[in-house]
Amino acid sequence: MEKFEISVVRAEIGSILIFTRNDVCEQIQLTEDILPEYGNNIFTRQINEYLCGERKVLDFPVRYSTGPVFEKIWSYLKENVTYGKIITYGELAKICGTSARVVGYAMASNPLPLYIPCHRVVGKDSIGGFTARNGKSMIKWKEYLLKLEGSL
DNA sequence: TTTACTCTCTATA
DNA sequence: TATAGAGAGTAAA
Repeated sequence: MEKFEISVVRAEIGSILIFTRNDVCEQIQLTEDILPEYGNNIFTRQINEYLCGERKVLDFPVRYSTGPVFEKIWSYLKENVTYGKIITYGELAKICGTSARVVGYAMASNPLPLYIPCHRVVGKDSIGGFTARNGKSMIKWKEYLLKLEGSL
């Protein structure tokens, strides 16, 4: 039996939507809309703690499917680019044996922002981009998150 | 400031 | 299955 839920966490500059199925997170979405909080589970709790600066690692069950290169990029981010750290597209590309373009693309198609810290990937001379899957630019979120972690 | 380059994913036929 | 196009960057001219 499938159990599908959407939880909402409110932040200063918008809301975070968490899409879960059978208590496994399948997608996270950032929005600029202020929505009422909804749900009290491992996902909302961890993200709340994270936004308060009390938690530095998000660790809950997730599921995503992708190619081998993206997988490599994402797992490297999750394991090595932890709270307060940042990395450039170029560096990450070198580590994963690919090109910066691909890293950017991997970030753009990242289904789990926050869990996969794509906001910690910046350009060499600029903050880089940050676009949600619905095509909206989420630069504000990127700045907010980096500031939260003290990287900015 | 502009151009070329790199490489994977996605869409289309 | 094969081909074309696009993508949150970078380095060189």
